[in-house]
Amino acid sequence: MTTLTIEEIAALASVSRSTVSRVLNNHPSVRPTVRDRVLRIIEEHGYAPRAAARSLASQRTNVIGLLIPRSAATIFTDPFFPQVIQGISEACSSRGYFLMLSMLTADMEQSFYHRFLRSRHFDGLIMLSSDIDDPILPLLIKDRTPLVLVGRHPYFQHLSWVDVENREGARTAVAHLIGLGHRRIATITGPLQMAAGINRRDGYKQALLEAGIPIMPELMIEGDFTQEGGYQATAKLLALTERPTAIFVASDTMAIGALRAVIEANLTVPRDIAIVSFDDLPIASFANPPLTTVRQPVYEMGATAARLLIEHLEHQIQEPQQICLPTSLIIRRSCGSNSAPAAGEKGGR
Amino acid sequence: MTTLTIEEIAALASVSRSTVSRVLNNHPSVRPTVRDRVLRIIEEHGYAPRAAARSLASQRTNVIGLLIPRSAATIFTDPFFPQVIQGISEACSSRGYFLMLSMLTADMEQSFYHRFLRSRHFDGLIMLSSDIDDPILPLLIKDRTPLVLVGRHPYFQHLSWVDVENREGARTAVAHLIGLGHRRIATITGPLQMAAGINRRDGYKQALLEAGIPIMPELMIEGDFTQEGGYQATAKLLALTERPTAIFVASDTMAIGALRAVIEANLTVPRDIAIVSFDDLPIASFANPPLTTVRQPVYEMGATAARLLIEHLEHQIQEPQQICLPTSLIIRRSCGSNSAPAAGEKGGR
DNA sequence: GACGTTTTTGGGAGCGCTCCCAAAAGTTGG
DNA sequence: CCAACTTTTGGGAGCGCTCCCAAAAACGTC
Repeated sequence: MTTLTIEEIAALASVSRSTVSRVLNNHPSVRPTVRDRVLRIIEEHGYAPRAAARSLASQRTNVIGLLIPRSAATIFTDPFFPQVIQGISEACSSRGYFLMLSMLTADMEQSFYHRFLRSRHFDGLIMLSSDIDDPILPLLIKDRTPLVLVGRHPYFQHLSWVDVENREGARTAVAHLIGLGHRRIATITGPLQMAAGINRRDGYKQALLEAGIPIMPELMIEGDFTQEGGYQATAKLLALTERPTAIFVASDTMAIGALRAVIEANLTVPRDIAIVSFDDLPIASFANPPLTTVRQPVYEMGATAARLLIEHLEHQIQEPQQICLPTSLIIRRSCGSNSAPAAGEKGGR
Repeated sequence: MTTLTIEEIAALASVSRSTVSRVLNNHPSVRPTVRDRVLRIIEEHGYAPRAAARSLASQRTNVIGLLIPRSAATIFTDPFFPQVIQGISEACSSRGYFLMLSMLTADMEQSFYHRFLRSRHFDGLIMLSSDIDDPILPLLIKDRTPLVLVGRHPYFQHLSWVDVENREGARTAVAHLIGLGHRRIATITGPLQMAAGINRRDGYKQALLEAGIPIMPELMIEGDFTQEGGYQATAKLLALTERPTAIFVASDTMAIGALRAVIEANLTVPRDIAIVSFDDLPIASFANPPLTTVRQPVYEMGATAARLLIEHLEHQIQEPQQICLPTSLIIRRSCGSNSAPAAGEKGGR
């Protein structure tokens, strides 16, 4: 099927190129009868303007770039990512934007930077939370690329980002453990070069401080958001002479690893070790026992980031926005709480 | 930072626009000294040609579209998808192509089809395995969009695809169970409107037939590739008056659900029920007990699909190609095999 | 050193749109 | 019915490249 050009559509509708262009761009000054006629011809012929021609003339692409930093590549199979991407994707589609995906890998970071960013393939960029010191971020800022981060950044103040209440969520989770009588509570943190890792750890510390419980460095182990990491860290905690009675694990995926380590040590969750984690991925309600976990609205984070960026691109907002979405503690059986429902409920989207 | 145009780079290098273009496109007829001078200027100024201008003039975009059909949206959080995407993404990057992601959703299928496909945003399309009867596929074929499927399609013969030996892998897995003495073997299939679902089920049937074991319809339950689905199906199987001694589950994710159902029935894997599944996702080696599973090279499937498509676009190959990657049975503890290693090994990438 | 070849270079045209400005067509009121 | 507006339409210019063709430069040979 040969693709028509705007001129051919114009000829078929007996109007000028400009009028067809106005119809395509919803310009008001076209007579309704003419508009309908043009639309009918467009419809009949399945015409769609060429993206390249449009972009060249209008200096806009209607494409949003999604940058997945190198540090995320190893944990990319975590269901967190598909969920964010789904949120971003649907928010883009519904506003008429396309999504270009770019995963950074170490060996092509340089050339990528030029080819992807300078070639103006997209109007704005969403970057998934990365290492705090990721070198790409200062470059993006220097280039004044319209940018929204998923996950806040501690140093750059004038950026837009969408994040969840990592600290407060973690604090609530740990406070819940304290409320259940636990005093010797460990934590397996996320990578501490990521903001989410730091903030969830800080929430843990805050809950302990508020309860007057001293913070023991040997009870804080840095994990890496993988099952394997959660397994290893838990094994270390269980090997302590005085082992903890509860662990706050900074992600569900690590908590799955933690569960396995506890089982292999012939201990029981929650009787011997209570576990509370973070994310509420689909797997959380399905673990054995089902995980008490801090639900974060992952899909919404993605959708909100896309919305922010598009509003910024379309000048509906000017100033950088910071949006922090709330978390909620989903109580299931892994924490040993009385109020846990008998069966693991199905987690939200 | 103001972006320069090719004319400005040309002026700075004291050559013509055409010469700079030749340098950018690796045309051989440029004197080495001139080429170096131009490259230096390009480097110094961080110049990259505008994608839109280039595409308009050359009729090529250097973009590959990745189409995720509607039927995949619900199982998109399965780690299978990130892994395929990673394979596709890296294969594209390394060949200088960008990746545009499009997830179909029911409510915008129509408008999407026009906007995304006709606007020539990409040179070719990779489509993840979908329902056999997905209505988008005939449209793509009619439009002669360069296309590679991840997962074969039973009806369209002249398509390129990359798939794994689903049938043979399943046959091997079930044959292994038979070799362990099992005779009453059930299967939880994938959705039977997907080729992978059908082929894995056929492999199951073939193994039974080859061993002279009759096929019992009540032992074949259709699942949906989710944990929940695996759980439900397993619960049904366990409720049979004469319950199976082994189950071949068509995906690791469903097998996790199956494990839980078995545990909740106070039975043990593999003593009471042996389980063999398919995928070898990272979680398989981490389940309890670790899953015996058919490893499929997911990352390679993505990478191969991207490679095929690009070779086709660059006319290195003309005819449709069908590539079938091998699977291998990874024996762990869930099947009760003697040859199972004591600890679950870590799965491949 | 002039001539014929081959290699390298420059410039025009054109890709298919948008956007601006001016012209044409409508509309209103005296 | 015409002037004075307002709304609608058409066409030129230009977005920043690629590609083709012809001109210029470089190279060889006698």
